[in-house]
Amino acid sequence: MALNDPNLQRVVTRPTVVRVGNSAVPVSGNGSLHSPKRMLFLDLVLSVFRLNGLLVAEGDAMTEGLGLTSARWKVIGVVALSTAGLTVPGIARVLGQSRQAVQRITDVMAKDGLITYEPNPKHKRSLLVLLTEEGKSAYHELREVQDPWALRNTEDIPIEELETSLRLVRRLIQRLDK
Amino acid sequence: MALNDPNLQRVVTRPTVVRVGNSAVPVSGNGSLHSPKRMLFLDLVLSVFRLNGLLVAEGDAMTEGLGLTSARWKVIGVVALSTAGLTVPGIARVLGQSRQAVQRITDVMAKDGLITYEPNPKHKRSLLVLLTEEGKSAYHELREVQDPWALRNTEDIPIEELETSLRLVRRLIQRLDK
DNA sequence: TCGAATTTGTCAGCATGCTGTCATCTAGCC
DNA sequence: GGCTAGATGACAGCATGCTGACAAATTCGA
Repeated sequence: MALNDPNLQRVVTRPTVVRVGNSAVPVSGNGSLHSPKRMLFLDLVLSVFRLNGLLVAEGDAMTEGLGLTSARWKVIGVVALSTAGLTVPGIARVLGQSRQAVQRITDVMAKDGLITYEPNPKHKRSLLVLLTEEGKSAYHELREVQDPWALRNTEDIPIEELETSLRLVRRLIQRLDK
Repeated sequence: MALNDPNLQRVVTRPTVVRVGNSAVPVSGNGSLHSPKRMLFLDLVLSVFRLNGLLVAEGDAMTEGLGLTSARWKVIGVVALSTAGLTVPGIARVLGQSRQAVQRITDVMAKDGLITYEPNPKHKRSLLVLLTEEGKSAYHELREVQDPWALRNTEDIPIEELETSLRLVRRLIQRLDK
């Protein structure tokens, strides 16, 4: 929902894209290029912004009955996949977020009884995050709504397109992350 | 950077995925399915979260010298593409955001002299957002850094992959937006 | 034309994520 | 062993985006 949005098209002057073969040509005198890749990429960027917002909202709504939010099931999912527990900065590294952001989430989740901080034999101050029984229960309930949701949203999408898109997103992450 | 993250793999038990032909089989006794599509989709969701954060950071860094941020060039880009101006709720509809969020951004941008609120012949209270000369200048400077950035980030990516990914993201947006 | 439904501006509160800072702890190197 | 660099916890401030609420303006149908 971006460059071709109907709300915008109504009031927009169509960019005068001049195509010459596969290349592009400067337009509107500002020296910029309306190359297909540029347009595609910027549209993809705006679409990722939009999709991110929708996924957060969807994730919140989907799990509101479980005492979870999008931010929480990101954490609970990572912790559930770990065997020996993870430290808060460890969770942050997996999710690619700041440790402070994760710390704030885990503190609330600990207060809510979903996780506990257990002593870490490897580190005196940096405790291990583990799921409580309530947390494990919440994780299983999460799976019960999240799995059908995932399948529902992909049932008419070829697996090759999912793979291509995931590969592209991963490549962009890798490029921007360094 | 998610389900196959090295930080996580070190401490994770590999899920015992049992494949039968193209279908999947319940594992670990909780009735959940490790179907390929489910894994792909959840990985894509987490990757979109991650990419969103990186794009915001990249967009902020790229335009910090222009008095812009990611949130601002989203707005300035939409306004620049419009001919007769857009109202704040109109911008919000194009971007798929709340009008309140956009209003806060535009208020600051107006105070910074990038945009102005002009009378709207169609509506007494809902003013039109237009770029000032300073705003147009900022938009052109934005293009000068954003266009090479877009081309740089896609130079080794086949255009077909960009199209496939954009189409998938758009399809997900359309599904989640209704 | 009139009244209800919708849209809009405005204010408030909240969640999420970022950066910066500082003290403390850990790990690696001499 | 000791010292320095890096990692961590804790606190603060800030940006972005969401929702709810209310009054005013607009739109649309009876």
